[in-house]
Amino acid sequence: MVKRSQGIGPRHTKILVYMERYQKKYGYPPAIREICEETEISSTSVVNYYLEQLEGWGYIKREKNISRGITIIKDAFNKLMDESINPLVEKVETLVRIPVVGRIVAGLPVPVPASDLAYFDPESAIDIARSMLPQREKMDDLFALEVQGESMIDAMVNDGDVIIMKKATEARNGEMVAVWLLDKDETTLKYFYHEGSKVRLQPANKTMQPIIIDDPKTIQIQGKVLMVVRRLPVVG
Amino acid sequence: MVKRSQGIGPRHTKILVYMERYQKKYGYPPAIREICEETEISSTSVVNYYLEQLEGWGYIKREKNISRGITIIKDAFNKLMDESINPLVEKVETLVRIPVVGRIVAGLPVPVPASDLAYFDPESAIDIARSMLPQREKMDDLFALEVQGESMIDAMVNDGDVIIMKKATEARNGEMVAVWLLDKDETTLKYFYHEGSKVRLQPANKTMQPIIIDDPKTIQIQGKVLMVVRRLPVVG
DNA sequence: CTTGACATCGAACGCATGTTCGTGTATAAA
DNA sequence: TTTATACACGAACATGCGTTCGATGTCAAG
Repeated sequence: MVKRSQGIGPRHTKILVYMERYQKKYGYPPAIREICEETEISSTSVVNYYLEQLEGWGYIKREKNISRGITIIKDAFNKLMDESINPLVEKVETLVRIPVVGRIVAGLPVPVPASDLAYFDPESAIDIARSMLPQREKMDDLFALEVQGESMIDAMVNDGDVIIMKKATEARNGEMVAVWLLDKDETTLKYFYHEGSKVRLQPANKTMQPIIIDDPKTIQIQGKVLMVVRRLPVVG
Repeated sequence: MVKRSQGIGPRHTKILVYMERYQKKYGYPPAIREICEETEISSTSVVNYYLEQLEGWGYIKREKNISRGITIIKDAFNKLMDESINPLVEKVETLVRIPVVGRIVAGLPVPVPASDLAYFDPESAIDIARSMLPQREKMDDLFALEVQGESMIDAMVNDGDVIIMKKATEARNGEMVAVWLLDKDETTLKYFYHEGSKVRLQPANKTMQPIIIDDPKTIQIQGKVLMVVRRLPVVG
């Protein structure tokens, strides 16, 4: 039911290269409208759209509401350029390395990582193809958790599975979230639905009964679940 | 009758250093109001004032009407910093090197250099102490001419003198300008005065009669004279 | 065919930011 | 003392420029 994104396209690189050149020439970054002209895109919102993606991919950093507030992340930029001249190396940048920051247990709150920080412990990280993730996600907001115990079976999640999450404190209808139930002292994975002033938490397993929350204040959304990865042992 | 400028002061360097740090940190230059905060100047116009001077001195380059359109000229910046840590070297940057672009002759128009271009021919240039020049002059607009012939004696200018000029096509009362008299095919140096719809060109030598121009269209102002330098031979 | 996410557009909105101006003070030269 | 200029302030003003939103087109999965 979804159309998956193309990944980085010619317009992305064109914009990136232009910004790089501009920066080098003038000492400050171009304005969105200047990028428009150069890249022959007629609408500022489209350029903005691409910039958001580029920021999501980690190629640039932007400061909100600041004129020309663009910083080019050299590492990522260089890597991309390398790839473009050497297609053999290909697909390095199409992977996202997501840190596994802990375990998720029914009886404990979700260990959400601090807002920024470079928690880079290459040991505990998993690589996900960019194309597998929704677009425009800033990879800074992503983290992974290993599931401990059988308590999430009603979410179709097994012991040992890894779930990819995005930091969030609220959700929209139909999204799967990790919630902390204050009155039960329990973490659970459920589909989230607003139901008037109440909230319905629906198990993935449709044969099971939903939980109706009368007072939304008694739950805390810890994050949205973007993906669940289960690696099965192979013999041979 | 004038108060001479202090030259580069603590505020100039403070602003310069801040811009340098900011640029390095964020990848783009600060806005005027950010400089205000940092340097504890309460008015944007004051910062603008200093920036204009810094541009005049050649420390930075600015693009009109462009947010954060400041480029730091590294050479000048480094030189300044060197001086500040090594006062012995001192007074290097207090000099302006002005190109001598040609000769001024009564019978020919003034050879005004093209607007920008790096006409750097170190052979024919003269150094002038910054403090000798009016402030806020962009040194790009300055050039020098060597006087040829005795035809400017009524301007108290001798053969061999060098005059420092600023590019201009109009003037204000009391300024000395180099004008081209269309109907006489002649260049001359005179003090300039508006006289209603006419123009009065007054020789520096007050015993001489002024020239009254009925139709201002018959003259072309080639530049303002900022200084006249006469180097006399020394024996010994 | 319908659905929903991607991709694009154009126009409007509003804050960010450079520019201008009137005014005032201090200082050095005349 | 007077004068011309550097230096300084703050308030408007004008525009640069990022952001938002509704509309439309396209394409792949159901």
